[in-house]
Amino acid sequence: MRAGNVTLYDVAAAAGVSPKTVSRVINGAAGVSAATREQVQATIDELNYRPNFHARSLRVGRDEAIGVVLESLSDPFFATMASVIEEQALERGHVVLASSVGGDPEREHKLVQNLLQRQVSGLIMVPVSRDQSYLRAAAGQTPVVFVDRPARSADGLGTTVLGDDFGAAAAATEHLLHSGHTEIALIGDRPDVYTTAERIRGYRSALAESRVGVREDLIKTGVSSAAEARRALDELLRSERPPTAVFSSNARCSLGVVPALHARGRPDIAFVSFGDFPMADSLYPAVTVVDQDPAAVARTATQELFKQLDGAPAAEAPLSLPLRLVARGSGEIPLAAVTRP
Amino acid sequence: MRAGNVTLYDVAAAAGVSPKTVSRVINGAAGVSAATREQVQATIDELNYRPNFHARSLRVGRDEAIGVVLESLSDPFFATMASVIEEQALERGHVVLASSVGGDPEREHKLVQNLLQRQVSGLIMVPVSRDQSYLRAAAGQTPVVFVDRPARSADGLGTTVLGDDFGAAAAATEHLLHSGHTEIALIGDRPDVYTTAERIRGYRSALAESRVGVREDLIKTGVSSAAEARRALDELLRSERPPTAVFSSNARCSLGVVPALHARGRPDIAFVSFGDFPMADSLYPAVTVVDQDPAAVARTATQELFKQLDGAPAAEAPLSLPLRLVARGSGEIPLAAVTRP
DNA sequence: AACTTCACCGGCAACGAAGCCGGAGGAATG
DNA sequence: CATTCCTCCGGCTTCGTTGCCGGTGAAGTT
Repeated sequence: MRAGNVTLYDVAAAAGVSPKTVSRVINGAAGVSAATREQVQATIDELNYRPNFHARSLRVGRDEAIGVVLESLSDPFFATMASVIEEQALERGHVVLASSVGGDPEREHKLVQNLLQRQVSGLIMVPVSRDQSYLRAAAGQTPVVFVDRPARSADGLGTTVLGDDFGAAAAATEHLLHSGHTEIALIGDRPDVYTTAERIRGYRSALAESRVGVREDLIKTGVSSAAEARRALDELLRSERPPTAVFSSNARCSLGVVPALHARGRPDIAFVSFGDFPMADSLYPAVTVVDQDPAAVARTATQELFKQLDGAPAAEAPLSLPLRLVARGSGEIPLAAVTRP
Repeated sequence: MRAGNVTLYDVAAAAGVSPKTVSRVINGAAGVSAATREQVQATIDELNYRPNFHARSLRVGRDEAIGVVLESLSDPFFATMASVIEEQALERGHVVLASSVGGDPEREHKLVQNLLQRQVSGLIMVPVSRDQSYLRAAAGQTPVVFVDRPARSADGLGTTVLGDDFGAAAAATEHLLHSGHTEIALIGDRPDVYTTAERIRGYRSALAESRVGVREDLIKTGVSSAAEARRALDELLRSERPPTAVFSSNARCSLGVVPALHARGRPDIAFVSFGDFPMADSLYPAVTVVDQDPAAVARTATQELFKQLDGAPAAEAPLSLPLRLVARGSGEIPLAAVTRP
């Protein structure tokens, strides 16, 4: 009854069979008669034997778990992605070992390296650091799926699943332009983040298309938390030529912009958020968003990983999922409704 | 340059030393001259050697990672807990392997068992199933900290860190009573969940204290998603004697109740949410909540775990953290303001 | 009767790393 | 000069499991 250091060998001794037979039983392998299988199973239960995963993985050369490394769990986008991946993986019998990098690029390397050293069966990750070439060492060993953004310096190392950031950002900006706005501010993350860069590109492209100049002073980047977003918005509103519409390039920023708009008593300013978030449809006005559909991204990512686990090669071109604009009110406020202070 | 199957033995051969010396170098152990250490390190870098964690853990009998099993990442309470735990653990050099049970009690056993079989250094978990006695097998081997609710049939198996659910629920209910409400509905999870039970108990206690009878038809339990919460609220509003105030026993439910109140055009109904959520202060009316302070819970939990890792015994009594009520508006709507249909 | 076939089972070695001990060599000590 | 001591290092063994092979006995085949 002492601790869990019961080994396969102990079970074998107690059951009067060889360790190999016990191994066969716990792995459901053939070559064991029903009688002995039952008998061995009984002593396993009796001794409360649990196989040592490290020993197994060492021998087999694979950990059956799959690794997941996301950016941040405080972003609803990644949080639901994590849930969906876990759900899907478990259905197939894989346990998920997840971690998040929390905005620290060094942590990505560390965490991924750690999972790789555990020889996980597969890896789903959001590439946040500026270089994933370190994955080259694991090439061919471990299937990898990149989500949300492509990896850098890691061609052919895995499949990529992402949303159409450029297109959707352009559509969102056009949406605001259609309501008459021309002074459209953008609040977003660091521009060296792929998704942010693409969304800014879409924003600029839409403005250029409709012959509205880009006002650089209306672009606030490097905003990585709700608190900073709040400050950025305050700054914009206090400027000489404040914007009449705001485009937030991610949900985390929106979580700061919306409260700030409310606190400032400016529900009249048009607003579109890239990325949905809880309560967005219960606010006043309800928030118009680009729905990134994290569940869909997660589903295709896991399915893509499973394909690779089943021997299929990694898709060479990134899988780009279409995003749709969900008009709820805040993005449809006409220019005329904006009260100039 | 072929894959990552470079072993310690390969490094030893290339560096012209024994495997043992290489082992000493990668573990920073004493007994190696600066010269050879440097030389070994050089060939490690050259061969791009990475130790095999399974082999190491098998030999050492411990995985330096710490395991975390939470209920659901879609609940902001658990999501921020996960973030904080990870942050803290990494500071101390531990990688976190996280999973969530997603409301399935069987998954808890499976996931925890899995982490235990990996011989993680420590475990932080939300006990969701009705029995954690299976942890007895790991007793003394792996320090465990239970968060959010106590374990069952697992006395002395670990420390428990939780919030004062009973007291805070009673306070929230009293808060509504003070505004004149007597028909206060409760929407919550399954009552066999400890926290839910405690909160219902607090609710009942407050009603009894102030001599307001408990109307059983106003208590909707077994509500485990936002969608179900929405339905539950609809049902309440359609009843003959609808409530004038609603108390949601967790954030997940609130995420359904609030949109439903808005959709029904009933911002006049008083509302208090157990558990804060993003945007709660930007809604109209802003939502009065019981702040569970997940970050504080997570911090004390990890610190408690670290204490145990450093040899301290598990605290016998649960650590109960005080919770505070954050009045924002929705909970202070007076009875008089409610428009009877 | 001699042979193949098959289901069932056991022995041995190996996965990759660390623990334990022992040994060589130089410096310090008597 | 002999002895002790300490530093640096290597060999053998072990962790718990599975892969590879080989063996045994009963049943079926010619």
